[in-house]
Amino acid sequence: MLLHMSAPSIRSRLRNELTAEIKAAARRQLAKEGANLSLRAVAREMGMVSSAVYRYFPSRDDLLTALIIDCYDELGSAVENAVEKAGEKAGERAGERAGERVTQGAAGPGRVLDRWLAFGHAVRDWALANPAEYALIYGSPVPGYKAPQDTIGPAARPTDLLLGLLADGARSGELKPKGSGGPSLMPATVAAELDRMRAQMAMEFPANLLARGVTAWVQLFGLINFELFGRFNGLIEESRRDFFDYQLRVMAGHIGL
Amino acid sequence: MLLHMSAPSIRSRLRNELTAEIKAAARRQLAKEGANLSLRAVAREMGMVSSAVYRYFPSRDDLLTALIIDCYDELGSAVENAVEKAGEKAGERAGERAGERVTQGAAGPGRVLDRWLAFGHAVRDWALANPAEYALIYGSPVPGYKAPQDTIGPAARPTDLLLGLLADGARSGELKPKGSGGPSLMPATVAAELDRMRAQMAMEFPANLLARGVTAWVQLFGLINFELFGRFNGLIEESRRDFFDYQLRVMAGHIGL
DNA sequence: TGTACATCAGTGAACGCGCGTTCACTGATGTAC
DNA sequence: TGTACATCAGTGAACGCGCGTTCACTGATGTAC
Repeated sequence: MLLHMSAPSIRSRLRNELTAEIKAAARRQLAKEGANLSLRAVAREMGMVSSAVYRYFPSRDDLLTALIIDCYDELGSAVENAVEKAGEKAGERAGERAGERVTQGAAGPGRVLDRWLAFGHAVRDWALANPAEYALIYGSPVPGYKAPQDTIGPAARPTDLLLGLLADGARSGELKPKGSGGPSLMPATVAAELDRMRAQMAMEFPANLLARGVTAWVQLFGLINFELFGRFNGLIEESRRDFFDYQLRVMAGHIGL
Repeated sequence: MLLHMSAPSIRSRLRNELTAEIKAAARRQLAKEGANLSLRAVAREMGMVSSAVYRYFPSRDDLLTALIIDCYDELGSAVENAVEKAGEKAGERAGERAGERVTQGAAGPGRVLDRWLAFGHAVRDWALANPAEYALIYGSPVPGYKAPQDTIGPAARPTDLLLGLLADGARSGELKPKGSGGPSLMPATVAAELDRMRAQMAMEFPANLLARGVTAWVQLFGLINFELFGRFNGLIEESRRDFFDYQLRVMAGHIGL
């Protein structure tokens, strides 16, 4: 038994560790030089000869792809954890009030507003802690590089989570449709496309609300882009976190949360 | 007389033309290779030897700076023209109705909503026509490059125009403060910073409204970023222009326009 | 108007550098008997 | 348990390339008298 499951060979353990170390060195390079990742610079930082890196990644682009996937996954996990925690806290509060405990995990009944705020701050916190990585995945596309299929799953994690969050809100009634008094502004073409997308995802709320979800999504990443890429320099300096939080709340109100 | 003002020498005329041609070639390179502009590639495309470019630009970074300034100015002009035209049209309509003509140019009395829409579409149209250039000025910062002072003036043109537009709206009453029934969400820190900024610009509307201006500004560029950098792929495909227009109108409603 | 000199644009070679990738090699780790 | 062979990680040299920038040069354009 123990023999079969026994410790992985020293070689394969080292391999995993070194693979991780190379990626870490590459990310440090990323911070210094932007997306123009240089294999040789990575090798240099590791104290290796450049050809040695080829034992771990078949080419520079594969290393870049691995980094991108890692970053998407890291951001995805950070956001999912933050949202889940916010949901639990809100769940506990609700439970205490009702005299019983409710635990339902990520899709649970926490106040949707709290989870939206947690979502936003988690993205921002990760981006501020990893600006080069954020630029890599949300900045301008890397010139010669074409993202392979493997990246699209991890890339979708935050978006999926956000959509799930809105669906929860719509189901629980926390997210109000905000009856548009006048005639809807939405052109038929847009409604058709959003409906198609909604059907594809088996979503439960109307196109109108989905569009507002997109608004919030765009706003969130737009805010982080502007903050990170220097558009707020000289405008908002000291109260950036407060400003971001404020904008998140305004957006929440805007989408009917 | 004519002698003093006479045609510029053939040499200086050629110099101007070639300077423009080099910049044009550089922008074509930009489209192919992203922000990693190569002087040698530019020279090659011009059929020149690489050292010849140094007669026109003292270094690669100076060429890049010239491009950035050109792009900001191009976008600025495009947006200003579009907004002015929208203002005139709206002014004419108003004039016809009132039986008289009103002409006041860019700061004129055109419906602010029309000018906001013109503003947004002008930015988007330019970005779609010049994606590499848009990425250069609004994408992730170029690794080694530090933008010099000369770029900040041109960079501010769209923002200034937008603020002017909002100020017009506030003055004319088209832009309603949207009385926030409950207590304001804005933290004191944010209000303080926005007030400081507003005072600096001699703006005439309250921090509350200025914050919404920022929201609209972020949303507009966030939408274009997402569209250009591929975030809408598979979500909104055929109705992108309509979607953008719809989002502009929703934003207008949101900020009280 | 014509000549002498100064200015300038473009050439071609060179410097020194970094890059991604290949390849034959050495020596250590793992595996089968 | 010990030996023979296979696998693998890392080395060092090399290939061929592109880069930004400098420099002495040639020949054309502009200017002063």
